[in-house]
Amino acid sequence: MTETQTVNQAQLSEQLNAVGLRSTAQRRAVMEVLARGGHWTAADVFDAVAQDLEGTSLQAVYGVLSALAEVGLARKIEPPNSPALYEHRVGDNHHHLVCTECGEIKDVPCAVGEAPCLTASEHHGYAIHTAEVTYHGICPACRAA
Amino acid sequence: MTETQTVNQAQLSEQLNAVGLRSTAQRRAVMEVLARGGHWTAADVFDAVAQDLEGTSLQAVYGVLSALAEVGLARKIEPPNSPALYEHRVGDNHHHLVCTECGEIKDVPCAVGEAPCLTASEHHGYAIHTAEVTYHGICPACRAA
DNA sequence: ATCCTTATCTTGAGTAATTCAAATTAAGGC
DNA sequence: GCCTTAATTTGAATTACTCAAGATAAGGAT
Repeated sequence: MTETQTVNQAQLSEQLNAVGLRSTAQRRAVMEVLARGGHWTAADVFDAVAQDLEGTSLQAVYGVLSALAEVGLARKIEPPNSPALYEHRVGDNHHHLVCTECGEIKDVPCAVGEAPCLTASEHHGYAIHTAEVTYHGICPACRAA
Repeated sequence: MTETQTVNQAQLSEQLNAVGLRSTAQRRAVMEVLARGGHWTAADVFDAVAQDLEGTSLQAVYGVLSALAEVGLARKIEPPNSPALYEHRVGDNHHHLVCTECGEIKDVPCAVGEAPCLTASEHHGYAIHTAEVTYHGICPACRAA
C-alpha cells in the first residue's frame, strides 16, 4: 500500500506539472479522493481529505477543486437543488441523470456514440467547446415510494 | 395601453386558474415581466415588478417563480456561476448556450428537430421526463477581448 | 353583496455554499 | 540552499435562497 501510494503520488505530481500547476500535498490528496470515482461535493472531499491530511482547510479544497476543473483534471457539475459536485475527469463524454425527487445522480454514457448534441443549430457566433446533457427523471426508489 | 393591460390581466388569470392557482396581483405581475422574454433572476424580476406593484416582497417573487415553474408556466434554468434564471415557457424544447467568460446566455432551438438527446442509452430504471442541453462556449464579444 | 376558509403574501430571521482578503507557508527554478 | 511567486491558512463576508409566524386577500358558499 505504501508502494501504491508512492506510485500514485508521482503520477499525480506529473499530471499537475504537465498542466503548469505546482504539486502540493493538498492537490494530490484531492486528486486521490476524486480518483475513487463518483460525485463529490466540496464538503465531501474536505471530509475525505481531512482523514489523510490533517490541517487542510475547506477553502483550500475549494481552491484545489476549481483549479483542477479549470485545467481539465476534474469536472464540475452543478445539479439543481444541490451544491456543486466534482468528479474525476475520464476522457469520455458522459452525461448525468438526476432524480427530481431525491437528487440522486447517475452517470450515463453519451447517447449516440460521441457528442450527439455538440452541434447547436444556431451558435450565435459562439465558439462552443462542450455540451452538457442533463436528464431529469425519477429514480426507481422514488417511483416505488 | 389600459386596454392591453386589461386583456393581459384576464388572460393571465385564466392561465393561473387553469392550473389551479389563485390569480393574485403578484403572480400576474411576475408573469407579465417574464412575458417580455429573456432570462431573469429572481432579483431581476423583483426589481421589474417593484416598479408596477409597490410593496411586493422578494420572498413573494421567489414563491411565485417556483409555483409557476412547478406548474409549467415558467421554466427555471440553473447556469454555472449564476443565480437561477427563469424564462417564460414557450412550448418549444429549446436549449441554452452559455459563455464561459462572461456568463451571457442565448437560446438555441433544439438541435435536431425534436429532443435528440431525450433518450439516454442507459436509464438505470429512471422515468425520464426531460432532458436539458447546455452548450458551453465563448461569445463573440469575449473572443474579441 | 358578504362571510368563511384557506392559499398566498409580508416581515423578519436564518442558513448553506461559496468567495474574498491579508498574512503565512511551501514549490521549484537558479 | 536561497528567492520568487504560487498556494494555503485563517477569519470574515456575501450571495442566493429558505423557513416560520402572523396578516391579507381569493374565490366559493351563503
